[in-house]
Parts: sequence; structure tokens; C-alpha cells
Amino acid sequence: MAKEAYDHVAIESAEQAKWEALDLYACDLSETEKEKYYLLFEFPYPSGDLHIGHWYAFALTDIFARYKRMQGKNVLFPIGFDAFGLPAENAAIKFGKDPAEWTYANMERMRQQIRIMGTSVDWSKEVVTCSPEYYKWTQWLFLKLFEQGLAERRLAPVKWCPKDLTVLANEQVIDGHCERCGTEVEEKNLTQWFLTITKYAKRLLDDLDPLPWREEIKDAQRAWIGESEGAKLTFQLIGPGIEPTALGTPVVPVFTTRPDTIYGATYLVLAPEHALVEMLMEKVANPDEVAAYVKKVSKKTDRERQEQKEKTGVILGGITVVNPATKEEIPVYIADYVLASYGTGAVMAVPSHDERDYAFAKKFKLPLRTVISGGNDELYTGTGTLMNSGPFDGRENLEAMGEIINFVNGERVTNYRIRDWLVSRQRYWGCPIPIVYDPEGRAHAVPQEHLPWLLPTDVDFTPTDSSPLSTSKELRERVTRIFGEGWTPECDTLDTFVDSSWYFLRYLDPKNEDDFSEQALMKQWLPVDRYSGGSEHTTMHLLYARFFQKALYDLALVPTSEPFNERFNRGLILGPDGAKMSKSKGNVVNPDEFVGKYGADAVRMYLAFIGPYNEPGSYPWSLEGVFAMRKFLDRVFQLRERIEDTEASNEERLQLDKAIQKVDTDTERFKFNTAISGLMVLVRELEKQEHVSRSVYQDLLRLLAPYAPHLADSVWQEVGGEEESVHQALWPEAGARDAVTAPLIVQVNGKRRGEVHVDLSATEEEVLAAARGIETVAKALHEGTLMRTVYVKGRILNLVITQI
RNA sequence: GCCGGGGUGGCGGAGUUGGUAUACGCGGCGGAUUCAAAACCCGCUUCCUAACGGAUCGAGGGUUCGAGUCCCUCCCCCGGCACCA
Repeated sequence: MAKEAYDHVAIESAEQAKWEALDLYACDLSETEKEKYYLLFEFPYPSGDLHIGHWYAFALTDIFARYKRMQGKNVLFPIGFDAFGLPAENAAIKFGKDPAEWTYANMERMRQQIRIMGTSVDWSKEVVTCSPEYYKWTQWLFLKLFEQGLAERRLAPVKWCPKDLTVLANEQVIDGHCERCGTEVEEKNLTQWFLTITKYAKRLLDDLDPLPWREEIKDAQRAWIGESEGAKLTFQLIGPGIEPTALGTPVVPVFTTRPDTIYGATYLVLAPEHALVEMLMEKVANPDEVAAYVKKVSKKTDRERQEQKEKTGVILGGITVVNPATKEEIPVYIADYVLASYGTGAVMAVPSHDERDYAFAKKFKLPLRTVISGGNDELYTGTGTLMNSGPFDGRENLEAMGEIINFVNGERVTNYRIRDWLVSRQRYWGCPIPIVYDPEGRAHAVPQEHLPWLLPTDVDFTPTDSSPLSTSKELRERVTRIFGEGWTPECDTLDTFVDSSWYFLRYLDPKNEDDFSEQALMKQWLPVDRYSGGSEHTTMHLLYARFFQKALYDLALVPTSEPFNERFNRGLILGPDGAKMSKSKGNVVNPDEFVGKYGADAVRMYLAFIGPYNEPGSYPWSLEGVFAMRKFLDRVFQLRERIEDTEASNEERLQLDKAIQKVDTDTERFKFNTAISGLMVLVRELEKQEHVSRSVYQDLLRLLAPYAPHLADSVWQEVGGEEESVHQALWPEAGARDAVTAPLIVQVNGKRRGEVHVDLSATEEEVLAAARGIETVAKALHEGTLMRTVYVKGRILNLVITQI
């Protein structure tokens, strides 16, 4: 280590104690003189020990919090725990521990570890989602949505994990497997609670446009919402025993994005779960065959359906529909390539112009009819001129689209891929759904005076196919006592994503017993200015939180319809071998070990230096890198010995200004890696001097303070910084000094031939004269003819010379 | 397949509106110090060449006085979506 290394153990604990004594980081939310800045990071799940990922998430966001404070902003930088969830329950099942005890013990351990990082989080705003004080309001908000008809109960096919014995949200199924345990999921029908996020699909999509998020984040959400414009067309159903009823003629509506191809629709396909299938089963000529197919398909998971290479299906014998354009009767099939849950659950098949229909038609030897010219193959999905399309022949397909829809009495329709949010969980360790059922089985809200609707403690956690809460005697008795005989409790708990959809509102007013958060504070502090988190939350958490915000906005409960202004997705720290850290690979880096050796400041700075924080890359941890960062900090420490109370030299001021500018702009946009390189350059330049002006050194410490908060503060006091803590000091500003001279690059035909030092005010002639002094330039001028010169002040002089 | 983001030394990565490509760091090499080693300090380190010089940002083409940056074609990697009609 360096000649004089600082004592990181002593310094870091002393500084942390000082900050706590000064209560530096508690944000006074009611203060209005300073401009507010709400900096948010995704609150952790209390899994137990802090790993590198937590450091990367918290300690680096902390750099920005400290920077914003020094800029004179009133910074809210809160923390809490997303404390409900499966791991606590699994620990209960496995080790017989009380989930609450397990969770609270973990939180306490993590609080200590987070202190070690030197983060400036405001603990006074802490929220814990599993505490009754918090979930009281989760329940209250759920009931607000329920009152609005945004929470619904219905029977639906749901994903079921046979290992965790629970229902999973669509989003928690990764490639057909359980997100948590990797087990292949099955399907099962249960009555579940849904939040009807689909009602907000359009607004969730449209409101993305003005958000200052990276395009990739917005696009991921757009894809998830999945808007597509098309038309609903109606096909009349014909078959034995199918008669017009009082309601009209039986019809099959289909959704299509290609109504222009209607003349090419040569058959129609129903999803196996389509509502009409049951009725048609009694009329078809081949009922056994159809029933067998539907049964077989019902056992397959979505994944299996997708993976099958060949299309499968069965014809509905004797049933036809009328193509509304051609008036032909065309056959009807059931096939599982059509999804019941999208559109109308039925499609018109145009094998000549749709890949899936083509594949199906080939297999079942169904006729093709080309209605758009343009391709040379049987299958063509592009645009072109209509043919075989009656009165529309010769028209361009896109241009005739509207008229065709009208011609067949269709209507324009926009569909969304996003599904309603299934929030029921058959688990114990979650927020109880504040619903009770009357003797007729109707759902009723638990009245507000009974909130929080407490999670009972007398339950059996052992997984079964029913919810753990159903084993609680206390809960049953509570319901009987309050509502009467025959009333029963809802025994499912809420998805933890519900808890985390509004936690940033609660940070503003975490102890409020009368409201989920105070209106005036929300008005002052929303939206969140910058939200830092992992890219894995792009399509779930971010979308859910946005949905909540919009729903609450419509109820006039929050002041903005978007919760977050800026959003930054960070990357991933890999093991030293470049692979994702995992216990099985033995490449897990333990931050404590490095903190012990080199100090928290070195670890923070190393993580900041490893790669750009404003994009979701993945960066391998380097053992040498942390050490190098510590050496740099030692150099800063040693530099204090050269302090003299002299006026800053021109060179010092120039270097300092450059550094301030660099560190400032790069810190602002989360490019901590290049900000640190700017600091390194400054230190190197200052080391070249025998003496360093005290004010320059102090400014260096200010720049360093967000990055190495302990060391910077310790030395700050030693060198007589004005404020008690450097974290109370202001961010330095670059002086407006214009450089007088600058090196100017001389090029010949765009190739560098040398440089000249000239006054910035020099004219082109003067510069050219100076350039002639360069040997290779003179030679080129001698051998060729100077056609023109391009002079960019302060940058280059390019001589365009033609050879003779 | 579609959408988005990328491809720069041995490695992580810098490169404002087109204007010194390879900042900063790691690693490597050499030196200094030492009885010796580690640490620390100094220098070198894109490639080819003994040197002069030349080449170089995934490949190829184009625009320009000048292209990592802009345009076209193609290849590869990462992320998202995916039988969504």
C-alpha cells in the first residue's frame, strides 16, 4: 500500500457516527425554500445478507443523493423494505420459523449493513410493507379500486406452480417455468381477484411518449401492452339445429388486423376454449372427435402449445360460416393456435397472407386464395394491389382498408395484449385481502374501521392446495363476530407487487394514521424526480406502479398521473470470471471482505468506476480494481500534506475547472465512471506540483465527497473546511475562465501532420503561417498545390493539397 | 420472426454539434529501490516496421476537406416480445 495509507476502519466509523449525531440526512419535507429532489431506488426484499447487488443499487444511488444535496437541493432519499413474500414463508416451512420474526431479524441485520456503506438514506421515512401500519393502507387502496370496479373476482385459468403450490402471475412465469423455483408450471381454474389494468392499457401506452426514459425501457413496456389496430368482423353461423333466436342470428365475431384480406378468408378458426364450442359440440357431425381434441388440448400448458412444431386442430363437421365479403360458406375449425384470451377468441383464416393460417391450411389441405399481388410465393404477408376481391380489385390494400370494413359491416377495433393483473396468492406471508363473503357468497369490503385487517398468526404454513389463512380459527371467528353467522373470510393474500406499487407515496408520510399519505406533501413532492432500479422491473413493477398512480389520480387521491419522471436502469455486477455470480459457481464476491480490507469508500468508488451506471450492462468484478481505487484514495489523502495557503496558480485553476465541469456533467447523468476518471486526472495534475492551494484542495474534496463520503469528510475537517461536514458544503462551480492558447491540430488532406500552439484569436493566415513551420507540412506544400484550407478555431487546420 | 441496444487495445471502458481515436483504470514490459522479495516510485504499452512511415473502431460500400460518430448493405452479441390473427 501507499507510503501513508489512511485508517479506513477508524475514519469510516467516526464519520458515520458524526453524520448520525448531526442528523445530516433527515429530509424536512415541509421545507420549501430549497428546491425539492425526490430520489428513489427500489426498496430491498429483506433476504438477510447484503450482497454486491445491494451495494451497486444503494451506494451508487447515494452518490447522486449527496451530489444533489451539495447542489442545494432538498433531497428526499428514503429507504424501506418490501417485506412480504415467499422466502419468509419458505423459511417458515423449512425451519419452522415465524415468518414475521425471520423478516424482522433480517431487516435489522440489513439496516446495520447498509450503515456500513455510508449511504445517506433518510431512515426516518422508512416503510415496511409487512407492518400493519403500512398494509392497512394497502388494503384501503385496494378497496378504493374495488369500489371503482377495478378489482374483480372471477374464475380464470391461472398458472399454478406444483412445487410452491401457488398461483403465479403471467409475469412470474418465465419460459413456462416458475420464476422462483424453475418448476414447470401447470394450469388450473380458480376464482381469483384481478386488478383490471387492461382498462388503463391505452393511457399506460400513450403516457409513455413524453416520459424522459430510455427508449429501450419504453419499448419494453409498449411491447408488453401490445396495442394492435384492426377490425371486428362478423361471420354468420350455419349448421343443423342452429336457428335464429330472439337475440338474432348466431354469429362468430373475429378480430383481424388485415380486414383487407377478407376475400381470401377460406375458413374460420375458434379457440378450443371459445364460448361457442360447448354449444356447437351438440350439433357437429363428429362430436367425439371434437370432444377428444378439446380435452387433449386442455391438458397442455401454453408453453407446450407454442412448442409444438405442427399446427393441430379439428374440423367442426357440418358447421359453416358465411364470409361476409364473398358470401361463401366456409368451414370452421377448432385449433389451439388461436388463443381464447385475445381478441374474440376466433380468427378468420387467410392462408395466402398469414403465416400461421398458411401452415394450418397446408397441413389440413385447405384451399388458398391470393387476394393481394406482390409476392411470388403462395404466402405473401406484405402490402400490394387487391385481386380476387370483387369491387376492390385493383385498389391498394391499405388505401381500401376502411371501405372494406364498411362493406362487410365491420367496426374498427384496437386490441391490447396486456392481461388483467392477477393479485390473489394462496400464501400466508402477504397482505390479507380485505374482503369477506356473506352467506350467499357475495364479496363485501371490510369496512374501514376494521382496517388494518390483520394477518392472523394461528395458521398452518404447510403447503396444501388451499390457502394457509383457511386454517386460522381466529380469522373465522373474527369474521363471525363482526359480520355474523355464515360470513366467511377471503383467505388469499395480495401479490407483493401490490405492496410495492405505492410505497413511494408512503415515504412522504410514513406515520400517518389517518391517510395513506398527506395530500399537500404529495402535491409538493410528486412525481419522483429520478427512480433508479433494475431492468427486471421494467414490465412488472413499473407498469403496476404507473397503473396504481393513474387509478388513484382518477380518484383525485394523488396529484399526478405518472409517478416517476426519470427512470434509470442499472446493470449487473458479474463474478471475477465474467459469469453471473452464483453460489454453485463459487464466484460470489462478498462485499464485507473488501470493505474490511480497503474500506467502504474504495468499494463504492470501484463499483462506480466499473462501467456506466446509466445503462444496463454487465460488468465483471475485478479484484485488482478495488485495490487500485484504494491506492487512488491514499494519494488524495497524501496530497493534503502539500497544502499551502497560497493563491491558486493558473494551472491549478485550469485543471480544477476542467475537473469540476467533467465531474458535474457526468455525475448528473449517472456516468460515475468517467466522473471518477476526471477526479483521477485532477489528482495527477496536482501531484505534479510541489504545493497545492488550500482552496483547490478543498474543492477537490467537495468533488470527491459524494463518491468517497467518509474520507472526504474526515480530511475536510483536517484541512479546515468551513462547514462541520463536507456534506453540508456546496458543490463547487467552474470559473468562467477562457483558455487563451490551445494546441491546434494541423492536417494535410485529413491526416494529422502535427500541431501548433497559437493564440485562440489568431487568424487563419497566422495559423497557416505557423503550420508551414511543420516539416511534413512544408514538404507537402512544396510537392503539391494548396487548393483550400479548413480552419476550425481551437480544433484543427486542414490543408487540402493536390499532388502534381 | 419482430422491436430495442450494442460491436473500439490483452481486459473493463473513454470519445460534445462529424474535428488529436484508444481518456481513466486493470493487466503486461522495462527501470529505480532492496541483501532479496512484496509494497511504493518512474517510464513504456492499439497493431505492423529496425526506423522513416503506414494501418486501425464487426465486414463492405457511400457522403465529406475530414467519419468510431451521418447514409446504405451484410455479419455477430445482448435485452424485450413472441401462434396476439
